Amino acid sequence: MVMPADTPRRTARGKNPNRSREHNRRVVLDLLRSQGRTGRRELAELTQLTPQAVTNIIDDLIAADLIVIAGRRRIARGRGQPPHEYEINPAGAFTIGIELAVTRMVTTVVDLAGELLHRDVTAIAEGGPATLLPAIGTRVAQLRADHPGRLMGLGLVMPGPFEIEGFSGVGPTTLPGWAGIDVAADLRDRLGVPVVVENDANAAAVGETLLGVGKEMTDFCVVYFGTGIGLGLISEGRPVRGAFGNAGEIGHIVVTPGGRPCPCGQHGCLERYASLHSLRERLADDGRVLSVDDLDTLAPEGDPVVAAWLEDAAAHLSPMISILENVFDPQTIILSGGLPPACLDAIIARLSFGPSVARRSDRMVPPVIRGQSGLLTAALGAAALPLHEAITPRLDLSDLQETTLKGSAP
Amino acid sequence: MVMPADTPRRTARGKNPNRSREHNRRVVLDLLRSQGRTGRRELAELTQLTPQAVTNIIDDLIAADLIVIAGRRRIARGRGQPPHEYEINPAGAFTIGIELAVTRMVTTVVDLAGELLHRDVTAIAEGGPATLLPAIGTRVAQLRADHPGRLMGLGLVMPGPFEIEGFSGVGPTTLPGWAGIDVAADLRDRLGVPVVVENDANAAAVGETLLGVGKEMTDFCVVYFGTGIGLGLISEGRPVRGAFGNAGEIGHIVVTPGGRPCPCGQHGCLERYASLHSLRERLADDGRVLSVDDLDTLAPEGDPVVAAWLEDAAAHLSPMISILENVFDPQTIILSGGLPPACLDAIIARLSFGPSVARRSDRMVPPVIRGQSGLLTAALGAAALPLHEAITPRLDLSDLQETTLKGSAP
DNA sequence: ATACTTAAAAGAACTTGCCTTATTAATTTC
DNA sequence: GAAATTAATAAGGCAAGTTCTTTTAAGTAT
Repeated sequence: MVMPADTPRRTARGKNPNRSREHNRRVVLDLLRSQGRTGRRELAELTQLTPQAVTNIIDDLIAADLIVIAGRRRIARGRGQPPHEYEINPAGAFTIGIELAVTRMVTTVVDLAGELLHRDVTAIAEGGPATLLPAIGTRVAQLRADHPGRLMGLGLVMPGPFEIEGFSGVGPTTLPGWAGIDVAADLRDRLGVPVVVENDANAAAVGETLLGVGKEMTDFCVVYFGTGIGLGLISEGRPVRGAFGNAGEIGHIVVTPGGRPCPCGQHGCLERYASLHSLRERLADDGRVLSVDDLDTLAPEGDPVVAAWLEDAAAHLSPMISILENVFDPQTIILSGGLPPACLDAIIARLSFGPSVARRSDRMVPPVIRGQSGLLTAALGAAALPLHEAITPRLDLSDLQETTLKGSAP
Repeated sequence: MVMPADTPRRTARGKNPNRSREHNRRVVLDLLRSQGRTGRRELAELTQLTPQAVTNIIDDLIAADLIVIAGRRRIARGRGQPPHEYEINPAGAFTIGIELAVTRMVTTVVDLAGELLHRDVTAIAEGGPATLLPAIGTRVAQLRADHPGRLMGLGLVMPGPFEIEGFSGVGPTTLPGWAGIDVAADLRDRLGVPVVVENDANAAAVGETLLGVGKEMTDFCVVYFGTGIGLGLISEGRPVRGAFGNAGEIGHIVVTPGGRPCPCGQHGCLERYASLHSLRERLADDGRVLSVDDLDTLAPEGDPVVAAWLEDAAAHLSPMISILENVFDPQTIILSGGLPPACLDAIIARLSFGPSVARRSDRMVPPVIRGQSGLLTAALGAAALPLHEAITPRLDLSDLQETTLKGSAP
């Protein structure tokens, strides 16, 4: 049975000396990023290149200001000359991350070491892409002028699901007026730097790989509390986006059959219990309104409505955690998002789940941990996106269908 | 918070001319496999290499007997000299796939085009690895003598979950006596060819990529009916194995809270409804015994017990399908395994599920389709494993075993 | 029929990246 | 202080893929 596919099959590109060069520099950068200061000899062993090749690569990266000499190893490990060690040069470049929500825009500027250089939150008036895209353009230009060094790229977080592939950035279908607009291409042309567009959960997951637990792990899940609830998936250090770029849309998975009705038509969707939206509903029942500013000061103890919501959210999140562990067998599951740390911790403390392949006795990492949290989470993840694109070794894929020059002659 | 990881972080290897060479040959082979007959010019476009480079690669692959000239393109596309086209040489090499179950061993021999050259099913007496590993060794040696050409490798399917990483092959924890034994290493040393050990679902998934729908798709799920029920996950053409190699253990995900009790301690596990084991239980209630030989003749219609089971299995599988669509956003979900085609079709026809990101109107592939089915499914998947290792372009990770295109001559 | 255009294949010289080998320098160990 | 060990450097070689040119083969137009 031959079946037409919805998306073109992507195949790997061939390598030539130039592309190998690029690849090798990525490999070394990635190692220095995840390992911290390292000597040439060790880099050569890890990359399985010769020390001489590593030397050349190091020279290049130093010339590009991406790494610096960290000094000589002090603690002697044996005989012989102690090696020079190298590390990422934080000041070598920076990235900008923007979270675009319905009512606000959170902007972050982050250096190569993941250090926050700048942050701001601005309210945005009702406005479609026609006004917002130029606004982002000028905002980035300002930030670029304010910060010395090289801008490596812009990461943009928008609410999914996206229309086509998440990767090279297409407009979301939930923000009105954005459908069908290639946001990444527009901004790339406007700014002349790489632009990556992602949903909040995937951005948070990439953020964790680069700036969080990623130094230790390559296979994990990120459950992200945005307005709804999302899932970011990292397998072998790279995000899993699915065939159409919308993997991780777990909000409408039924965790409690016959539970609360959901606008999607089902009953008992996860999003009805474990999301900021559901918390807002609870507070509204109580006659209260939760503003953005209140979010970071939300107290898990003391407020009975919040406490009840936490209990409820944890109860319905537990089966989801169980599903993720069984389906992915991750090193850990990270709870992250726009809630204050104490709230995420409270949810984690209230989780309960049955047996799974992850329930092994010898695991060293807790099954669920807290990741980046608070208002900046998504924007920090956004800033990590172009960094990830730039320095992570990858298998270059090229689209297959476009290139079949079977019958077209101009 | 720095967290010690359970598994070492795997990093990408650097590329040198030799490794680029290997990579490029894989890329070309992979294209010829998935595209069928193709000319040099087109290969150059797709791989983004120069025609000259492709020529050299083609010459190499022809010399290695892996591809042959398929002839000249007959149908003129325009002016100019018509290109020579090339295709995989089915007779160039073969692989052996073995499914090792508790009571039987299914063996397949498959050529490069995926054509079945030989099959047999043998009952195995009670025996641990000490007797079975040598038995497999001699069996493979016989098959090697019977078939001309080069043996590219051996794939072995065993019931998981595995103790550590699935990839380079470690013993399963469910077959008594196999825990802690590195089956792949043992057989590799015994036979001198690459050996890949996997669970049934992952093997079936790799089988689908190479011999099934893989020509069209790179992102899909395979739900596999073995004794229990398993999931194989293909993302960007490569299997997702999880941190400890046990991704896809969906049998004990609770699909019906408060449902049938399960030995695992939970209630309502998927495996209680949708598995051969549950069918056997149903038949046993009726005083019947289902033998292996009966399996391929199982009739969905006519037998009320089977019909009832199918209905029940589909009802409880539906929420699982929904979960997979939301979590992975796959091109399709393939139902596969040791059931006759008619049974799988019957289950698919009885599935029902609510909205999800996959419920888009413009999709061209049905959300759930039938894949390889019947007694040979797992063994065919097993045979696909070493082929996949050998010809799929990949991002080399540091601790991967070296698998070259060279294979070994008899 | 003949000449022109287009496209594929083949060959020679070039470029580029990593590898190999030899040499020098800086520590620790005995 | 000499031997052992490891790091850094420099020069020459190798093997990919690239570039450029020529040859071959088919269509198209006059």
